[in-house]
Amino acid sequence: MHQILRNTLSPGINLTDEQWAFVLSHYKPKITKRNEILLEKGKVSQYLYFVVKGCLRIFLIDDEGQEATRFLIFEGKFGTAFPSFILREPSVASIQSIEPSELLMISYNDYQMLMDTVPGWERLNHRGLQQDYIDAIVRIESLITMDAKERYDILMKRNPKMIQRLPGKIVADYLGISQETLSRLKARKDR
Amino acid sequence: MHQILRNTLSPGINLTDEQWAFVLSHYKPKITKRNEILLEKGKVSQYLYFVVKGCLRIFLIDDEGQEATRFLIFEGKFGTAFPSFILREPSVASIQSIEPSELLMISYNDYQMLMDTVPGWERLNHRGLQQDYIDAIVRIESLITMDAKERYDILMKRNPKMIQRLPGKIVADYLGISQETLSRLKARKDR
DNA sequence: AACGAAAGTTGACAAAAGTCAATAAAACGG
DNA sequence: CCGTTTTATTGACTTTTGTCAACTTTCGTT
Repeated sequence: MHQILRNTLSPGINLTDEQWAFVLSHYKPKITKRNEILLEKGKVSQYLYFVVKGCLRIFLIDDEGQEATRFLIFEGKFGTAFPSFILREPSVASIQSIEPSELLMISYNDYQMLMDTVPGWERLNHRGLQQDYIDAIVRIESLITMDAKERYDILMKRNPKMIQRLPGKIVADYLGISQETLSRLKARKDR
Repeated sequence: MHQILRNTLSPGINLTDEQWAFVLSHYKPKITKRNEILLEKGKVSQYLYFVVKGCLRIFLIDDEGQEATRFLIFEGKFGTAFPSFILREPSVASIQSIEPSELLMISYNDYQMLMDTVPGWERLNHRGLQQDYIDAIVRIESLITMDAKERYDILMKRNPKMIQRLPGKIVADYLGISQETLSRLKARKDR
């Protein structure tokens, strides 16, 4: 498992085998079951997760039980309830592993420690964050400029595996639409 | 002008006067007129701007002339067409100074150079980016979970100056709604 | 393999928001 | 300060999307 993480990160940083061993030793393996909750809302997010296999979902749930998916994290990506993890505040979002998954998790303290200790580690994380921020900007743009059908078409084009692999209700609340609307979008082939 | 930038950054970094002089020397002042375009879409964003006075708008414009505001940047904040600035690709967004403004601008090369040169500079920028990303996440959440009225109410509560200060059409396309809808939201005082 | 639960589909209707158009108000620039 | 241009408001109507409910299908679990 750690080898996959190393392969994912190594293009962005040059470390000795000793440094790699040190870094990787702080990522603890975790196996999850389908729909297992990793973080309940209201608690402070203590871990950043790397998905080796499976899929995580960062989601919101309101008083009426309505859910909305903030992010979906697939193989080879990192994720957590970011505002909570960084600001050390109770999370408004929960984290769930949608599928049985293999994860590597690092604690907040270790994460920060590596930044201060490992040369290039902060740069690597900074770069990753830049990409995450860019992805968020693109998502904001799709939400303010497109209707449901356009957003669905673009998701289908850019990330078809997400649609194939996940329950429609999750795709729907990731797109910010109802499950019924998504079902109708899929039905109509026209325009 | 540079003093304001120094005061804004100094809580996050400890530099000698010489280091400050070095950093600040790379921020060039720029005075803009109302509605002046700082970046046209299709060009690569070369500068990161710090707003000393006034307001910048990062916006999208489609083939039919429909505009959508990606971000608004007020006094004391940084902004640019971020994906273009970082990825060195043509920007899909344009940048405009909505009001006559006083800016400090730093080039991409100088920005990167400071990261490699000034101790603590990367950490400072990393922190700033974390907050920007968190703001983006909050905005995504408001877009996928709330209707127009709720988004308006929250903006009114958290950032009333934005509504007071800016033309309604810009507030509207920042919220992802039409100008007419915004006008009607303002009218109805109920629920 | 079969049962039960969860997810998906569809229809009917309601609510939200967009569009077009006319008018009123406000703001900019000389 | 005045005229021109932009912006805001309002009405009528359309389109999109949501909600509720019934029914079907799929999928997990034993």
